[in-house]
Amino acid sequence: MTVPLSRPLVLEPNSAADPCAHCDARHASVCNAIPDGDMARLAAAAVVMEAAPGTSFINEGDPANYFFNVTRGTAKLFKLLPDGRRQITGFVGVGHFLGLAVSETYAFSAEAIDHVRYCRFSRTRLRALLDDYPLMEKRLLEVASNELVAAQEQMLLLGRKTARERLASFLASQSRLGVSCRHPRTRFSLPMTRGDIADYLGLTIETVSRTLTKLRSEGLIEIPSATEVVIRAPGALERLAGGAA
Amino acid sequence: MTVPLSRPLVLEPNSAADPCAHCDARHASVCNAIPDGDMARLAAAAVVMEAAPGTSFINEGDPANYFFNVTRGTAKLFKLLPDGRRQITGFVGVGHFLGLAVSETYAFSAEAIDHVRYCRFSRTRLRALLDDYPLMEKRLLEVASNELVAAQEQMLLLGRKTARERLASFLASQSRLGVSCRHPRTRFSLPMTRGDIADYLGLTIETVSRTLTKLRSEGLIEIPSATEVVIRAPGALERLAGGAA
DNA sequence: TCCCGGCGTTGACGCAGATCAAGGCAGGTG
DNA sequence: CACCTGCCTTGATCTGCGTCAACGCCGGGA
Repeated sequence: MTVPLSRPLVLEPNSAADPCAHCDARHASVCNAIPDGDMARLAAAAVVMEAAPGTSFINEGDPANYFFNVTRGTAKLFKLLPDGRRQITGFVGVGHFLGLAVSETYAFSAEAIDHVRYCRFSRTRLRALLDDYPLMEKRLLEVASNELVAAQEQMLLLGRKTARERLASFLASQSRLGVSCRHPRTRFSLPMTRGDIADYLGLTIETVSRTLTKLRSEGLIEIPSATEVVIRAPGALERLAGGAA
Repeated sequence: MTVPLSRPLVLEPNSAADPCAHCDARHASVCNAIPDGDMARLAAAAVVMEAAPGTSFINEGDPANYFFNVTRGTAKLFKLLPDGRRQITGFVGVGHFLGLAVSETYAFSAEAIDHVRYCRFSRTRLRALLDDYPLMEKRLLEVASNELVAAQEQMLLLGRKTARERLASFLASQSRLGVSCRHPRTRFSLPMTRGDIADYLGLTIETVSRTLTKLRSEGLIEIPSATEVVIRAPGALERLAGGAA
């Protein structure tokens, strides 16, 4: 769920001065499909909102009245089974769109991991916006297509990879986050907890912890702190991860 | 990956006489976004093709030059790991679109299960088509959004459900196929093998077989033949399946 | 300062589902 | 007809990961 296009699309008006969370470039905040002069119209349709860490701002099953664009921070998307088992379907960062689905209700919940800022559009206004800016619709189709590819990759991971391979895939993909700006990083921090990682990879907390420890003891990675990772053997990790991941 | 919209969108020209594979209604073959008079143009961009059972017509990694619309039969989409482990990411039937991704190469393979007919568009022509018919682009966005929702549901299944729950979810969703026309069916046939089901649900053939046998011995289903299923206790099955599935 | 609660790590043990193995059945072929 | 091959089923055994449990660390609050 985290294949960014060439450049994060941030719909929030007047945020041109904010540095991108994933790299230190300063992206234009203007949707490249919307002429600068029309930003006022966009601003009228959007409400900038914030969510504190641990707060959810989309609840599975609620009426899907809004459409979101994350402009800062990281959130987790997840689905729950009646007995509480949780599957995190993705971590979404700056530029990500949420709530595309045609359905009447949201198919997943979204919860802020760190401090999240997002831009909220009413769906009816979004519809009008899309009618006026077909380029934006085209862009959304690209985004959705990319997410679909990422989702299939994740299915391969969940259905067929071992715990070891899952962690390797996860670390490899985290190291590639925000790569529109840079090469894969060898050192990065994980904003999410071990529990989140477990629920994302279809494992338990204990298995995640154990497997990370094992990868460390084998010299593939270093773990300076619980939220920090250094990739010591990118090639080996990539090979372990299997396909693209 | 199999949430059909209200009505399968079949782009194949001149196929109005073919009954839908999922129900006995005869759908118009004309994309509802394209005026009837323009069908000639559509026909010029499309090539109708066939794939015999077991034949693959998309190969992961190949240059993504075409875009497909399935007009008859059922195909399986899958990804492979280097050592041959396979994850089927979806079964696609009449009306499904394939190859949306923006990437240069296909992210998955597609293989015909029964006799498949599909309509092939060159991507460059598709792009021109979409420019002329924004309604069609809108429709594709809806389709992609729906598939995304289905993909998230499948991640929940692969990451968090037991074998029993996976089979129940699978049977429940199969019973809902083509439901645009009818209520969930209590009896239907499975065009795919046990191996395909296993690779779709992230299990082994043996577990699929055993679990189906168990569900049968418990009176939840009947299995008149290997390719035929009767749901005897839809409510219980749905409950077992967990969420929406 | 101490206490406390959340998070992470590690160990011992158990189990769901994988693996290995054998045999049945149906359809295709000579 | 006999034979073969692919698919399915069933049984016995194995194992990767889940479960249960204990403990260490760290940050916040009084």
